[in-house]
Formats: sequence, structure tokens, C-alpha cells
Amino acid sequence: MATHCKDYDFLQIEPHWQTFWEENHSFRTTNDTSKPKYYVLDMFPYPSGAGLHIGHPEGYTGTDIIARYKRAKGFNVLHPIGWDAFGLPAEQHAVKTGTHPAANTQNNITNFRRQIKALGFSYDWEREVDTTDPKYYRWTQWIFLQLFKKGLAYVDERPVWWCPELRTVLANEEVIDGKSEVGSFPVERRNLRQWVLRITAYAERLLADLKDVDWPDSTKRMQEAWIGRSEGAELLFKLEAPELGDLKVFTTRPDTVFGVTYMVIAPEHPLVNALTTPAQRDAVDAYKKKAAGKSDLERTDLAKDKSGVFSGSYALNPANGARVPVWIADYVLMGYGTGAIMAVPAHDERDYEFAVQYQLPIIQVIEPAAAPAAAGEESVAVKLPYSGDGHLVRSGAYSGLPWAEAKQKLTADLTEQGRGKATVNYKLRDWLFSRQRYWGEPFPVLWVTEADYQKAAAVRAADLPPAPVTYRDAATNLTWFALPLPATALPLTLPEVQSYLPSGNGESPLANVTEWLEVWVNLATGAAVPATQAQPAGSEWIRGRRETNTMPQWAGSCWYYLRFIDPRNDQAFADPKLLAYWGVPDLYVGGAEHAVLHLLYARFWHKVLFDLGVVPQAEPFTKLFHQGIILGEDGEKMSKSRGNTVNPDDIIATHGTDTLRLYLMFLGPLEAMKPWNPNGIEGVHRFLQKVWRECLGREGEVNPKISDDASVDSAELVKLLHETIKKVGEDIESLRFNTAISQMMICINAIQKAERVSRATLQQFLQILAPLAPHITEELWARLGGTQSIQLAAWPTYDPAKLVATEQKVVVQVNGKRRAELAVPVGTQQDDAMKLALAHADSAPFLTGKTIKRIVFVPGKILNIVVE
RNA sequence: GCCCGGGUGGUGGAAUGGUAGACACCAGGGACUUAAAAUCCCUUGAUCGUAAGGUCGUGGGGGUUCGAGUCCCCCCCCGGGCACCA
Repeated sequence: MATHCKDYDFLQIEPHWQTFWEENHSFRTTNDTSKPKYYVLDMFPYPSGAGLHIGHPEGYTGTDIIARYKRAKGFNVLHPIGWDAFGLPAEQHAVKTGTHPAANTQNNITNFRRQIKALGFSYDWEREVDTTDPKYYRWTQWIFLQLFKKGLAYVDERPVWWCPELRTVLANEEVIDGKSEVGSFPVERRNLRQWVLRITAYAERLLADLKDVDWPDSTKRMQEAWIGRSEGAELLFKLEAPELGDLKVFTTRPDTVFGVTYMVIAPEHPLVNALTTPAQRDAVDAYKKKAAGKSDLERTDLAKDKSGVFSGSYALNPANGARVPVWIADYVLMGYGTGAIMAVPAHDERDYEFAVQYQLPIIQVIEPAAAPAAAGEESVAVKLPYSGDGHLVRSGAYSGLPWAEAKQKLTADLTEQGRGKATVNYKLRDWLFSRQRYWGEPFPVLWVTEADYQKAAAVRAADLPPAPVTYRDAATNLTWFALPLPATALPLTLPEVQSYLPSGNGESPLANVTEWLEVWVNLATGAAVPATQAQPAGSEWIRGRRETNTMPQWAGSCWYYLRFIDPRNDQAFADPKLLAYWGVPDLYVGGAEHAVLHLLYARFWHKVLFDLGVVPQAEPFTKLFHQGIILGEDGEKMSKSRGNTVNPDDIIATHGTDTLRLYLMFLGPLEAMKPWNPNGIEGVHRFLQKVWRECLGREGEVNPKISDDASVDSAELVKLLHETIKKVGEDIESLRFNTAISQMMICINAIQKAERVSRATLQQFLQILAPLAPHITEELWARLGGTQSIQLAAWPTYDPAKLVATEQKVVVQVNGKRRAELAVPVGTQQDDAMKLALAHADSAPFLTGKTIKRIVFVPGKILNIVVE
């Protein structure tokens, strides 16, 4: 089975064993439910044209080590890989070359697959998935239909980046400093019809359930911040002109309501026009125009420079009846809360800044707790704006109350008067789910007339949302109804197109494919024929226009971890029995750049599926780990333009995969950001050479120092071996591969120095090295007489009895400084240790003639003598 | 500005409050060799000293402790995230 090379010829050995694994289906995962399962998942890659980046094998090696280790520990391991293959680069390539993006995508996948296989990862290739495969995206579309049915998908006009020069919509990442990435043309905001997913309906659960997952704290915090829950109250301010009704604001500080000196509404607020008095009309119109012209970027850029305009109207404070002016300013966002605020400049930095700029009054109503509570409500000197702890002043009956108490009381009182209510707001916005692109999953939706929709509703009520999703076409003033395809009609595949160029009117290239776009559709079955043909007979045939938007790249990656459980199922996205057995990944490893979006979107979809009862658990990723970024040799981020990239293929050619894997793991903690250092590679390569030489002699024969007699191992070597087995196991479990490798280096160095070594010791050593360096260990295992693959060998166990030392070191310190080292029998007590220390040549000089004030003794560790 | 993470030899890094620098890389010296490569052995934080040995040393400054890289307070620098969210 093994090769016959004399030296460590990795170029021969590595492909040999990769072929062996492939031919023997060594990593095929069966659904053997008698074993405990372990599901370890990598974030699947986008197969870019550039090929594998050195960052890919870093995380992938980590999970591969875990997968191989868990198999050896008796687990049924699921370790799959696939391709997140929809995406912009393939589409741009298609636009440029005119070739179908699928062709380019398949080429890239072929290259990625070759590179990944050359790294010797133990993936079950029979479970490979590809998000662009209709057999896969059929189920992406199916999940969309479930969201649609639940009323979690709707259509709205939303601003997107539009480039008039390129006549296309651009993604955020294609816009750099207000110019298109391609060609540097100016871009503008344009409102287009978009699909939006109601992720905000899940905001509370997405936040609350973070407590149930084992994730890096920083990632949890990022998601928390992104969801941005804040508790407060909505308060109603009467407008002075009674016909205008109320102005509703959201505030987290109802306790400061007596400090309100003005109001602000966003320039997009629906009341802007009604509130503007004739005298202010011109100023307001000019301001609105200016605000509309600003991009989001400019609006934030100009954050320091606040601007606004007086509307001319006044509102009445519900707490004290005070008359306050209503301003219009773009530091208030329409998208959050009610788009209107009560401004309390004394206790809010932004309001303060604005008040100073426009010379609006500032009334302090909170005083620091430490300040003397003056009876005459004389305020003490405090730097405004003040947002710290304190009690109320100048707040009528509420004066003197601590702010937290006042907040509750004021909210309750205003609620009673019908002027407010406690509410919770989230920063999280609904998820803009459509792209005006070709290379994505088509939406399985047709736009039909209301009459046709009602007709469909009569037979397919179960497929429809509680309220119809509609869209009013501004040009024709017609309202269209979104009719989903029946699940049985999926997948809705992408049609062939003449050109991958966008249509030019903001719609995707699909809008140009009339045959596909305009159809007669059977409302019951979803069957369709082009509208250019005669309407088929039967009342179930209606006229429809297909949705031309496609789904964003996130869609396919939102649920792929479920498909791996049952990737060829054509009846369901996965068999419920298998979902029950495999559940969700036990470990998910990927970059921290996905800390928010991918992980939040996937959690959202998973919860929807959970609510539908099709997955058994509420969270998709119980344990998450981020591998760190590998920087270039120069300590800078790797990039082609800097020329500091590292290609895994090159390292494999010069040093072999096992060396690359080991080196990536030895570089430092997996989660750390660390620079690539080509010199360090030699160290781990030498280590593998050393392992080879300890096993085999010059001619490739079994090293004559190896004995079948276990008693040739010294007690120290036995102890070290067992320590190593223990530490390597523990380190692998906690993904501390760098220290596992260092321990194995210590162990092989000791083996090398020993004159004889038992075969059993070397075999166990090879076993614990096998997850990290699988090829060389297979080879040496076979050469040392292993008849089966080393993967099939159970993980060695360590004997705690062998770890017990008879002697211990005790460091003698005098006044905290190390002075001597004692070798004492285990269990030595303080008195005996003291005697030895007083007699020891190194420590005695520091002790004789001194008064001992205190002795600190930690058995087996330290003896610290405090002297005068 | 706010929230995280980090700062240890020439380099990557190691260290449950208990010998700082494990394990490697680099460098220097030696053995083997006709020579080289490979391999093996030794040295390798700084500093003073011929030496034994001493002193200093984990970004800076304070503190807690018998004892601090580790815990607490303040500050500096680097990386990441968020950024008018009321």
C-alpha cells in the first residue's frame, strides 16, 4: 500500500495517499445513527478566478484536523464542502467576454476543487453542493416561497446606486468614493422596486438567542450592536395648529421631557409640507433639495456640521404645555424610530451642537447625583451636554426624582393621559433582498392583475401571504400582484440571454428575455408558455410577467449547511430524519468578516424554518470560530497589487501539503492575525523529516533502533509520550494547534535522543500527528506494519498513572526573587523544603543571618521566604 | 467619538497569580565531509563581570500581592467593528 521511496519524497507520497483515500471512499459519510455525530463545517468558498488564497487552507486545515481527530475518537463525522458560486465577478466576466457565467463558474470550481484536493482535506466529496445548480437553488427558491407565504417578503421602492454612464445598478462594493469601481463614473441614488425581507420581525429573537450560542464575544457584540435594541417611549406632541394633529417622537429619555426646547423632523418626514409656514416655504424647499441631493455618505461625512431649517410651526410639550419650534434637519433619520425627535440640548450631544449653532435655548433638567440638591432648584455648575446619572430639576412635580425612576413614572403618566407609550426600537432594518442582476436565483414570482390574483387565491390560498404583495407601477398607474409559483413548479431556472449587459432601465438582463418574461401561466401548476403564443385553453391560464430581479449572493449561503445533510434529496431540502440526526454544525469555522451579515441572515432563515417545524433547533451555528487573517511577509494585508500573496500550490510543490498544513497551524493561534514568514516553513519541514528518519533508515527500511519490546522505552520517554498524547488531544479539542505541534516537537526530539524506541511508542506518535499531517503518517504507519489506514485506528489513550512524577521541582525565592531550585519527592512539606532551602548553596547566602518574617509554600511549585 | 481585540528577545510565538521567553526561525561556534548540502552538538533577552555571579527586563506610569506578562486604575500605540439610531 505504501510507496517505496527511501527519502521523504512528499511529491510521491502525498498524491499516492490522496488517490488511496479517493479510491477507498475513506471519507464518505454514512448515516450510521448508532454512532454519535459530529458535524464540522467550513464557510464554503466563492470560487473566484484567482484561485485559492492562503487564508482558505488556514481555516480548512483547522477543521480537517478536528474532523480526523473526531473520527479517531469514534464519531460519525460530517465534513462537507461546496461552492457559493453566484456572485458579481462571474457576472462581470460574462459581461466582458460574452460567455455564460455558468461556464466561467464551472472552470473556477474545477480549479478550486483541484487545489483543495491537493491539500488532502477529508471532505466527503459525494456531498459537494453548488449554489448555482438548479437542483440546489430549487430549494433556495422553496425557502423564499415559505418566507413569502408567511408575509415576510414584500416589495418596496428603495434607493440603489445607479450609474448613468454604465446604465446599470451597482452593488455597494462596486461604488468607491461616489464613483463606479469600473470606469470611475459618477453614481447616483435612484429608487427602484426591490424585494425586502422582514428580518426586523425576528429582531428580538435574533438578539435574545445569542445567549444560547458559543461564539466569540466580539462577534456576539457586533450582532447585538447591529440589531441595536433600545428601550424608550413614543410621546405625542400636539401641534399648535390643531388640524395637523400630533407629532409622534421616539425617545430613550422621557425623563428629560421638561428640557425640550425644540423639535426636529427628518427632511423626508410626511408632515414637512404641512408644517411649513408660507414665510419659511422657500427656505424649507431649498433645504429639502439639498438634503435629497446628499448621498448617505455625504450625510454622515457632514456629521460634524449640522444643518437644518425652521419650519415655522410649533408643538406643545405634553408634560408642561411649553410651546417649542419644529425644525427640519437631516441629523434626524426617517428610517429610525418615528423620524422625529424631541430635542433636549442640555442632555444630548447632537441636540446640544444643533442648539448652539442655531442659538436655541438650553434647559438643564438633570443634575449629577453628587451635586448638592439645592432646594431653590439652583443648578450647580456642570458641563453640558450632560448625559450621566442624576436626579431631575426644573421638572415640576418630578423634580428631585432619580432619572431612572422619573423615566418610568413619566412614561406611565403620559401613557395614562394618552400622550405616550413605552416602546422598543431597533437599528436593524429590513433586508434588501433583490439585485438587478442576471447571475442569481430568479424569484419564483409572477406579477399578475388583481383579478387574476383573486382567481389564483381561490385555488391556492395556502401558498399566499396574509395580505397580497403588490406594486404600483408609477408609469402606468397599474397595481400588480405578486403570485408565487407553486413549489412543484420549482426550480425556476435562468433563461439563456443574448447579452449579460443590464437592460438599461434599471432592470436586470432578464427583462430583455421576452420569451421568458412575458408568459401565459397556469395558475394551479405554474406551467408557462411564452405570451407571444396563443393563450392555452382553460380558465386556469392567466397572463403574467416574471420578476426580473434575482436574489443576492447571501441567499444560497443562508441554508447550505442544511443541504449537506442530504444533498441529493429531490423531495425535500433534506430528509427530516436526517435533519434530526445531524442537526446543525457542532463547529463552524470561517472569517470574522462574516460576523454580521452572513451569520445574521442565516440565523434569520433558520428561525423561519424552525417556526415552520422543518428544522428541529432554533439556532444554526452552536459553536463558531474565526480563523485570523494571514498577512503578507511585509505585515501588510495580502493583495495582488502589493505582490505579497502566497499561492498554496507553490508551497505544496516545494515543501508538500503536510508541511504547509503544519506550518499554517504552527504560525500562531488560529484566531490571531499573523504575518506569513517563509523561513518558518523550514522548521516544520525539518520536524517531518525527523519523524521520517526516526521511523525509517537510510534505505527506507524500518529504523533499526525500533524494538518490538515495549520495555526499551525509558520511564521519562513513556511519561513524555503520555503527556504528549494528553496535551495534543486537549489542544486539538480547543483548536490550539500551535502548542500541540510544539509538544510533538518536544516528543520527537526526545525519541531522537533515545538509543532505542518501541514500535508502539512511534505508532502512537504517528497517530496523534495524523490529523495534522495525514499523508506522511499514513506512509510511515504502513511502513511500520500498519495493515489498515491510520485513520481507522482509534485515538490513543493516555494513562494518568504514567503522568505522575515521583520528583518535583520547587523554586526557592527570597523576597520574591528566584534563588535556588530544589528537587524534592512528591508530597514534600514546608518544613522539609525549608531545611533544604536553608542548606542549599544557592539560597543559603540570602538566608543566613536574616530574620524570616514569612514563608509562602505552594507544594510542588514555590517556596517564597520573606526576610528582613 | 463609542465598543471590542492586541502590544512579550533580531523574528513567529509560549506561559491555571508561582523559574518570563517553551517550541521554532534567524545568527554565531563546533563535529562529520576532500569540499559542500543534509544531519548532529553548543551558544543565543539586555547589561556589568576574567569568572562565580549580580542587576535590569513582557508599550509607559501608578496600585493590589509574599509573588504580576497575568488582577485593578490612568495614559500611549496598533488592528477590527460601529458611527448623527434620538
